[in-house]
Amino acid sequence: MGFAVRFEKEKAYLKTANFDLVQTFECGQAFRWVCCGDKYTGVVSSKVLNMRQTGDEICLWPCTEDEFYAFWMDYFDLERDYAALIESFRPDPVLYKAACFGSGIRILKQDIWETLISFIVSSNNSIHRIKGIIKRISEKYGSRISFGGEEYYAFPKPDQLSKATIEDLVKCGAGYRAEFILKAAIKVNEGYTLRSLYNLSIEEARKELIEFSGIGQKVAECICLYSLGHMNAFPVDTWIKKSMELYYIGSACSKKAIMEQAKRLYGVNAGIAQQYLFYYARENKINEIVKINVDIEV
DNA sequence: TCCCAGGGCTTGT
DNA sequence: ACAAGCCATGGG
Repeated sequence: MGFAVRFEKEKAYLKTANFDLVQTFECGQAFRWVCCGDKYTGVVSSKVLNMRQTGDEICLWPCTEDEFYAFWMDYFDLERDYAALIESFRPDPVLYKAACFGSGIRILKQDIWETLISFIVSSNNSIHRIKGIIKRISEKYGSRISFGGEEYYAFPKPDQLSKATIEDLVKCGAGYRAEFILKAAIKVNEGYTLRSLYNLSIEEARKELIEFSGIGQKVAECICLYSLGHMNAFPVDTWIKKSMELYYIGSACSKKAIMEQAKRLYGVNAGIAQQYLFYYARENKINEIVKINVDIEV
C-alpha cells in the first residue's frame, strides 16, 4: 500500500505521498469541492466529506474505516504510485516540470452520472462558471442534506433532473447547454445504463458517450479519464492545445494532431500527463510564446 | 467594449 | 474529412 491510515471516531487520518488538496481540487477535474478556511468540503455521491491537510497528513471526516476502504480509497486513487509515474516522465523536460509543479494532483474516480452532466456543462465555459451552474442545479433539483448545522445538496439523480425544464436550467446559467442536460437526464432516466460503460474499452466508451448530444470528443475524453478510469484518455481543451503547440509542435495545428502527438509522447498515462500540463498551463497562464524559453529550462 | 472560457452542432465544401 | 458560424453567459 502506498498510504497509511488510522481511524479515530468518525475521522480518518491519512498519510501518503503526492496528495495535495488544493492541487487535486483546483486542477479542473471536479467542480463540487469548496474551500473554506483551511478545509475543503465536498458533496460526493450524497455524502458530505470534510478534509483538512496539515503537512503530509490529511484528515477526512466523517469517515469510518468501512467507508474509507469501500469508497474513498478508490475515489482518491490511493493505490496508484504517482511518484513513480512522475519519475517516468523525467526524460521529457516539459512534462517533468509540469508534473513536479502539480505533483500533489490525484485523478479522482468520480461518479459517471455527475461527471457526464458536469462536463456537458463545461463545454465552451469557464471553470468558475461551471462550478456556479452545477451548484445551482444541485440546489434546485438535488436532495437536501443537513449536516453539521449546514445545508448541502446532493447532485440530482437522473429522475430528479429529468423533471427539470429548459427554462429553469437556463435560469441556473446553463445557457444553450440546458437542452443537452435535459436530454441526457431523460435518456438515463428512461433506462440507459451508464454503469455498463465501466465494462467497455475506451474506444467503445467513446463511441457510446458521443451519442449523447452535447458530448463531443473532448468531453468524452474527460468522462473516460475522470470517471471510467481510462488513464490514457487525453482531453484537448484550449489550454492543452496552446501548450502542446508551444512546447512540442511550434505552430498552430488541429486538435487531432495534438491527440496523435500526445499518444506518441505519453502513452498509457497520457491522461495524467494531461492533468499536469493543464494545471501548470492554467496556473501560470501560459499563453504567450515569449514564455517558452523561460519555462522550458528545468 | 471585446475576448475568452476544460466545445459541440449544423451546414457547406 | 475539414472549416466556418453559431450557440448563452459572465469574468477579465
